[in-house]
Amino acid sequence: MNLNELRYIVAVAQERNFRRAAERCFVSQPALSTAVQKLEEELGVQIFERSRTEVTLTRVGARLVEQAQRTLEEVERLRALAREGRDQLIGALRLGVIHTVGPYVLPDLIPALSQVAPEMPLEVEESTTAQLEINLKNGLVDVLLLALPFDVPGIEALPLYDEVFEVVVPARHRWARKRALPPQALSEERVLLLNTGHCFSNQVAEACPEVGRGTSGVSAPGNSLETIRNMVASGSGVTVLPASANSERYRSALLTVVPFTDPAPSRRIALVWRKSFGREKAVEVLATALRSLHLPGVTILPFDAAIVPGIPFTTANAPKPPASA
Amino acid sequence: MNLNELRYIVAVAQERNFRRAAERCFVSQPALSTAVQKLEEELGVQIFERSRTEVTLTRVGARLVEQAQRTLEEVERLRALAREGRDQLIGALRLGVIHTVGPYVLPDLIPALSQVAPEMPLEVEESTTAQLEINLKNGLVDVLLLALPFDVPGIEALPLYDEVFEVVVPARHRWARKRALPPQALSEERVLLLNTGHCFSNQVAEACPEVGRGTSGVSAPGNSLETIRNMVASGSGVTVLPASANSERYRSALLTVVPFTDPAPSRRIALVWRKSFGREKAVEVLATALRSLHLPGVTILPFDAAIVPGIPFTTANAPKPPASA
DNA sequence: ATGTACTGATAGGCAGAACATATCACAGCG
DNA sequence: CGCTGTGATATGTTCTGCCTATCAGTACAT
Repeated sequence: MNLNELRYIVAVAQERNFRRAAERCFVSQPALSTAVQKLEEELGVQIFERSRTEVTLTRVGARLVEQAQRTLEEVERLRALAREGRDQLIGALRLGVIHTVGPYVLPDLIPALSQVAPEMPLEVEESTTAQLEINLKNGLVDVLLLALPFDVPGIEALPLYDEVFEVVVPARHRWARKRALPPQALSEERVLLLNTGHCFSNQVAEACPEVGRGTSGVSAPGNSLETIRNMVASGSGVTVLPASANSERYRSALLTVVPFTDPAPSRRIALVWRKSFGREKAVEVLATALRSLHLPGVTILPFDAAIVPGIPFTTANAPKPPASA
Repeated sequence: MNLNELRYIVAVAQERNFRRAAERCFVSQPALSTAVQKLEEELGVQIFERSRTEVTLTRVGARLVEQAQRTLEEVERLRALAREGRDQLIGALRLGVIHTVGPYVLPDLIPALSQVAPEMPLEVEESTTAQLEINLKNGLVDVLLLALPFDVPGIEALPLYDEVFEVVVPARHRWARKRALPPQALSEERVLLLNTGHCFSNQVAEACPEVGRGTSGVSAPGNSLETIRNMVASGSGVTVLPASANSERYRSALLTVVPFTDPAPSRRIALVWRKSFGREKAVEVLATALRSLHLPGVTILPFDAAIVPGIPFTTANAPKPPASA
């Protein structure tokens, strides 16, 4: 049995004539005739009574044709479902994001995205890179927004932007009036950082080896940079934050932001998803929305930027987008 | 799209593994892989996410698989309907029968048939041969029980039995004590017959030309031989009836039945149906039931008896059933 | 590190299904 | 009697569906 055979018997039942039915099915009359015979044979039931003058439905035939119609309707419904699902910008997109990016990106991202893809709500999960990797692999989330490197097989990555690090000190701190600080300076102070489960802490420690090796690095509780910012404001030490964390939204009169001396340490933020994840269009729209957020201290990368951050970003070697878009 | 493809995606969705799904579908893994790809291509939608380690449903995929299952269920329901309809002894059989046969056959036929085919009730229509022919052609009835000849294209006929004619006279009639009468004798009497729309009347007239030509033949009102029997009982004349009309059931003290002299005139009763009518089994059961009714004055015919009555039946030339059944 | 086992995708070849064209057998009608 | 219209049949071609063999990549144990 196949769907064409069902279409054929429905057509014959409606037309009560093999030729016209064949025409309506866009096949030759013999093709239709033999197909109907084959179906009757397979079902072991005569569906039509054929006389030279007219074609009639048998009693069973009438019920079979009715059921065939129902079946074909279900097939049509399936087609309709596929048609609806064809638009990749319909349906929630589950985004995993690291703690040190989420709070500074999502408030602007979500309205921007709902503008360009109103039928694709974001479902956000905030966690550490390690946990996000697990959830991406087992399909609990679709796309990750995190800091490179992220070298995992079966994964596609699209670098979005580089973001410099900045020193944050209490407003009355002796460094508050400095124009810039070299990374080494941090060894002189108590530097509050998230625990080592957070990639950002490790990247700071890497950029400022004194903090990593010496005793100046202090692990703060929780998963939020905002906790640390408040601790700094209350005089518990200094810290290093990614530039996007120092937007107007999060600025405080109690704190002062001091940039690093050139070349400032930075991190490369990227979108990452399973190669097998089919909604490229959704990822593309998400990437475009992220690139156009106008975050402070951030340099948008061209589409072909390297996965590895490479030489820390400076204004001197800022990558240019290719001439041909 | 075809039904196998639907079966395949359901299997993959259940097994979450192409190999196992292929095994369950009794096809090779490549066959299943390409079929699923083909369907995804056709629908323009990704149904599964394939990674090396596992297969996951996309959101659309989940809905499509669900709908595919519904569709396959409808197909299964169609198969079930066919299975039910396969038994040709299920469902009413519409039988057309001539007026001069019905009353003498049906009272015994109906219970006999409901014995061997309880799920095949008879729907009986009693009429003249001409009207029955029309109704058989346009499908209002399925099978006819009538007297031969009945030569119509596209029609199958199965002769069942030969039935002699008998003379019926009032009990005190001068013929009542005769052992037998020659057909010619009828010209001496008023012979009551149905009008010429009834084949039986014509057959009597044919067998006894004197009745047909002369004035002895009298057309009685109505379509029932029983009306005529009563008229004979009340002395309006004599008549000729088929032997089955003179069973115990219809016998009367006011009447006497006198056989014709050998060779007695007779008629050949047959079942007749459209060649395209598919329920041969139903016809066969009906024929068998009719053959085993034990009607008086009736000789059962072998299966290969001629359509034309041929030489009037006598005990001398009685046909024998073939050795091999 | 490296070999083994497992995944799904791909390549090439073959058999059968599905189809088209041409023709037949038959009923109905003028 | 010839003409028209019906569904069935015959024959050849095209294409689909499937097979086996193989590849490419990941996971995992050694």
